Amino acid sequence: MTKEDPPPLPAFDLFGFTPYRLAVAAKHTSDELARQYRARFGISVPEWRVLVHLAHSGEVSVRDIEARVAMEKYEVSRAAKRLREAGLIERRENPQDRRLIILSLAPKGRDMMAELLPMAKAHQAELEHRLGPAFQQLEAGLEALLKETQ
Amino acid sequence: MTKEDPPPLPAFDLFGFTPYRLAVAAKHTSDELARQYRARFGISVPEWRVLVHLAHSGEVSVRDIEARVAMEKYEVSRAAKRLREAGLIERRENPQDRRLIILSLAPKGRDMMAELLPMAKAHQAELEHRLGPAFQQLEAGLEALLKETQ
DNA sequence: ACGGATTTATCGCAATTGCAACGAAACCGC
DNA sequence: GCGGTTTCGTTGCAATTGCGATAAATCCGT
Repeated sequence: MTKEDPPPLPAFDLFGFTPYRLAVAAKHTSDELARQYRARFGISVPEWRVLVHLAHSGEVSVRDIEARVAMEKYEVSRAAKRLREAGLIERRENPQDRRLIILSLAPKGRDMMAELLPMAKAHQAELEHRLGPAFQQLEAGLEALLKETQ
Repeated sequence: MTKEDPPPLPAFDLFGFTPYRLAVAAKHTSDELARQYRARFGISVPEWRVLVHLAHSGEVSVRDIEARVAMEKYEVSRAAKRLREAGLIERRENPQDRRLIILSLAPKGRDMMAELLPMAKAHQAELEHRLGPAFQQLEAGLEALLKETQ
């Protein structure tokens, strides 16, 4: 009597699994940008996010960034440390609440962002163009997905 | 005479930047799953991907997985090492080409996948349900985006 | 069938990440 | 206004990641 074959596993196609598809699409899209920013400006993705938020919001604390940029506070803290060492941002204490720090763009960081932000806008425009009508669909899907999290 | 203000930076909204939105959506979606898999089975995302591919394709080499699962070969190699140490997969040499290795599910890994794959299917079904009509839009958008890469 | 080029998988090392713990400051109920 | 609690930012440590280098095996042109 021969040994029984095990029951077959359920069929499952990784390529149809939405979390996988999202991860691959996001990695591809991000890596493409990350390479550009690294080559041109020497900054990483977390650093880029902090800079963009500072460019948009002026003076903010680590907590503010954490709350609005989908980063953990230690990521913000370490990104800010590197950016400070690179002379791109400045840091001082908030005199009203000395637990808080006030981060802001240094002139050097401001100059960098003056060059970087138009590049980012161009990239966005090109992506919209490349995807054509699928872009609106992607955005609608992302909107629904992101709304669940706030 | 006062110092001139610097020219204002272009307005740029991070929340409307598609690569950022994709990254946040992917992280949120993946982390949710990763926590479950880690808590229930003690495996990480790279390990999960290797297991799924083995469950789907039977006996494969590192190269096969690398080519089809959007992982670098060293990620596959290290995930396979951990899975072997956990007794979930088996590894032997390919006698036709001794550079290649043959990875396959061990009985223990097979049992795990018999439990895990239905959970993944249920998760997918729930995601489709939660997103409603936006799900089809998301998929159409991802399809266009992923097609660019192959 | 020989020798350089290529492919395959792994690993050393440095950088990054994630978690938990920490110290300092502010808050709050009494 | 005192003392426990909470918030804020940083950091130590361990695990993971990414790059480049490596060893072993095969391929391929001659």
